[in-house]
Amino acid sequence: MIEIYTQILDSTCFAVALTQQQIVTSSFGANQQTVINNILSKIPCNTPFQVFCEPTLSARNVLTVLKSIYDGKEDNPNLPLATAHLPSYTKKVLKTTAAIPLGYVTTYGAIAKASGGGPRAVGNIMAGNPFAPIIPCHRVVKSDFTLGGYGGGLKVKLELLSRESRSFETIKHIQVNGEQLEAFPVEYVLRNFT
DNA sequence: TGCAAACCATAAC
DNA sequence: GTTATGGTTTGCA
Repeated sequence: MIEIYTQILDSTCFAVALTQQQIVTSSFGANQQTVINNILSKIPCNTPFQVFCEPTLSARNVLTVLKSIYDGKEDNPNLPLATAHLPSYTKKVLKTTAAIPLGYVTTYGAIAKASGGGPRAVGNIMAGNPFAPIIPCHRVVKSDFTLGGYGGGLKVKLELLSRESRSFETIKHIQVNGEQLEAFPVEYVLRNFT
């Protein structure tokens, strides 16, 4: 049984779908109905679920972490994610994306290089990211450092990145899957908007 | 700048 | 199997 919980914090709705052990999918947004629809569209079909009005204590803990990521305060929360049912390439791309540190962004192409495959395939997987904002797909932008797309809207993507600004100045190389992933200071993106 | 062609895993038929 | 579909990239005028 999958249990779905939502909570509104500072007028943004956060939601998770949980089994006893793992997070099946998560989402957030201004409109509660949209967020719930999003959650429902991503739970594996033929799986029974139930929507709860009041989050349990452990659900509230997860929702609080989502909020803190949304606020640009927390990174790499190490929550148990249910990825077993996802295609293996999808898992690889999500794992690579999760390696982007707070304060940095990378590009669809760079992720493609580090996980194999092509940039468009990466974009497709970002678009279907079941674990927003835990898997930081908002930190993935186009090769010219314009935003690209975002499920929650480009305005939200920009706001998230703004809050994650840590004024780093140098490019960082991250090891993931035995490959190198280039990460660029989030300022590379933000300076296009000033 | 702007456009066209190459690109590549998924999901849907 | 086959096709359609992008949150892309690159090259070239």
